[in-house]
Amino acid sequence: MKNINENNHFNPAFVCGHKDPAAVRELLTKIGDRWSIFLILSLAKLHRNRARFSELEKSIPGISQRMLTLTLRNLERDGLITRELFPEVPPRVEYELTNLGMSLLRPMEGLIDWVAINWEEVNKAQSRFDSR
Amino acid sequence: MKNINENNHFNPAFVCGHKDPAAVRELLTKIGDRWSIFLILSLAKLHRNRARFSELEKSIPGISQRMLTLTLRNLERDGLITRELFPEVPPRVEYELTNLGMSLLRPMEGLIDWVAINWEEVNKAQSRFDSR
DNA sequence: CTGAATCCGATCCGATACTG
DNA sequence: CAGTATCGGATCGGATTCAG
Repeated sequence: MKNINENNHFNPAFVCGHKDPAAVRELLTKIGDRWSIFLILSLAKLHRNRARFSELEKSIPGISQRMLTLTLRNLERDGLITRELFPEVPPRVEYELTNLGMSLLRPMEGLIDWVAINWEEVNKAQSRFDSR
Repeated sequence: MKNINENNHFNPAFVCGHKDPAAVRELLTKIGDRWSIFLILSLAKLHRNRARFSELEKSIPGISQRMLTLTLRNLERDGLITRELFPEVPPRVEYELTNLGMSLLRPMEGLIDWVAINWEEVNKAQSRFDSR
């Protein structure tokens, strides 16, 4: 049932064969929020898919402490990252991508490629639309 | 430069090699909103990737007239769909996926597959997290 | 039939202050 | 260092009404 490599991804009937677009939208709403994508990609590119709170804060310009905390909490709740507290002084907390979180990198890669290829056309479409 | 089929999607260095996560997040914000995904998938599964306003309204339970209009407008602005007005009485308007919009089906398929495989694990992670 | 305009509650998120 | 608590502006989206 793995339809990969069958070259029928452009066949609407193939896409519509899937149920539960609501779950897809829910996922997109999750990782489509203001900061989740940056957190996941930042964790992916840091050492061992692992980083502490302050590292993430520095690697994501513009994120507020509040949103960093909240976004990390949500990703942890979804099982995409883990949180490990080291009871030292000052405290140290390390976040790490789970296997589930890492498995999301592959489909995200598909979107990243699409953006790399098509983003300019999207922008041109916007310009055409706006100049009317 | 097409890194498909190289099996390195799980290598963080591969993912981080891409620039502009902001554009990716912007895309996710677009199609991650409340209704865009339903519209794209609905158009994809209807005849010839084409449907009129009222058809879409019926095929997407719960959407308000306002949000249907606004979402269609945004997708049109991004060049993902076209709008064609037939000046009859009563007026008829048909929307259709563009080639650009259809090209988005392929990466979306990746996310749909991911959800199909992993959504249950996400839900279980949420349950574990919430029961604490 | 396909919108546009307005109102309004809900949610998001940045700023700020405070804590173990 | 890594949070929590609170406030307020901005945005989202549903309901309703009106229009070509």
